[in-house]
Amino acid sequence: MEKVDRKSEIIHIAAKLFRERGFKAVSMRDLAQKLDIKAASLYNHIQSKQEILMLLILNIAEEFTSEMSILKNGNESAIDKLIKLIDIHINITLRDPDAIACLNNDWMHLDKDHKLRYVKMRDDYEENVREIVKQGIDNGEIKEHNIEVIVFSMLSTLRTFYLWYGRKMKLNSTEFKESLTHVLIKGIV
Amino acid sequence: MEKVDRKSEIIHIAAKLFRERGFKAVSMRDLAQKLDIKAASLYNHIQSKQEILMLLILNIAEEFTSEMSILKNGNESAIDKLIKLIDIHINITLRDPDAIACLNNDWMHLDKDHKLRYVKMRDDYEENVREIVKQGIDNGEIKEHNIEVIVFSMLSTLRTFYLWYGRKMKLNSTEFKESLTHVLIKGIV
DNA sequence: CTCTAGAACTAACAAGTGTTAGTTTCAAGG
DNA sequence: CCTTGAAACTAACACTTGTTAGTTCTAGAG
Repeated sequence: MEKVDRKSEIIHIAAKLFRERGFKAVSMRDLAQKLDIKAASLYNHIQSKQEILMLLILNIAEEFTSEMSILKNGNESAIDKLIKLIDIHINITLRDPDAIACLNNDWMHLDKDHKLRYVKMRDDYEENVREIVKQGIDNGEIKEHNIEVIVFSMLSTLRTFYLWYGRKMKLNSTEFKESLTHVLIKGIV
Repeated sequence: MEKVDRKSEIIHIAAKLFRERGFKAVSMRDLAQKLDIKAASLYNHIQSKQEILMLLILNIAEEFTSEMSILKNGNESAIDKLIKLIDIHINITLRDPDAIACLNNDWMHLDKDHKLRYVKMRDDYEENVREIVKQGIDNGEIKEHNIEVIVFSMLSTLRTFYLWYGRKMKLNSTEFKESLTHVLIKGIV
């Protein structure tokens, strides 16, 4: 059953620790201890501490990028695209909240090249959201507010969802999506 | 003129570095270098690295707490209280964005007692926001959505404002407040 | 039973950490 | 001119960091 290889297990537990304490505050010895092995043994499975961080962040970032490219090329209305955007964020967050936390908080500890790639993806992503909102304003679906404020408000909420779900919210994911969509969208229209 | 003492200067620069790299990734030698002195010299002014973090975070946290206690005892409508809440967050963020970043990202590195105090203040603060929203729903000012979703959406946006202002927003603070208030409040009503 | 290879181990490294002790520098006040 | 005290310095400490080298253990294949 649980035929996950050790590498995935290491990365999974690392994500949990990074989320709790931050990348820099988790040592390889801390991580090893959680797996009941010695730090040196980790290197039979991974190349470096950096590799763990890189895999955690870039995999998720690429998933967002690929979802966005589908969304972008669709021909729904702007509002429907924003609803799908909420859906994407909630689905990924519910599946992998620890990785989302790492992406939010520890991206600056990526090494130079991977940081550049990450920041590029992030900027492009935001630019695409901006385009969707702009399109919605142009064809009258969305009230003419400042675009940046709308993008900021939406993405801030979606990106920090991992901090809130499961705390005081006794909603299942469908109910939650509906409720959040109401709050975020019906406010704009 | 610039009669700021050295301690404030140290804390100010530390906040900037902590914001960029995170508390754990900034060494006392890094901090000293920015001030053109040696690490050991810092200890003529501060007690420890922890003290810097503690002052940065608890001062801001206490400011939020005290503002909230004024807000709470006022007798405006719920919506007016939420508008004031936006105002409080934006004012503090504009005055001290680096400290806000520390509070958001590095509170877990506070030592045990200060962390407890911080988390208590944070929980109380959120509970007070919840009460305001509840009050607004009870007297019909606010549509009956899930309370937690509204609180989450508002606080997520306000707390990460430091990441956005000055990036693509060419609004002055008054214009911005109005715009954000529209987006956050008019969506609820 | 033997061989192999993956995965654990021990020991050690060079570099970096926060912090302390003790010393020097130097401008302001008497 | 002398004293004082603040604020810088050098040197060192004990400890932690990520990582490597070399070794042992062990389960499965032939």
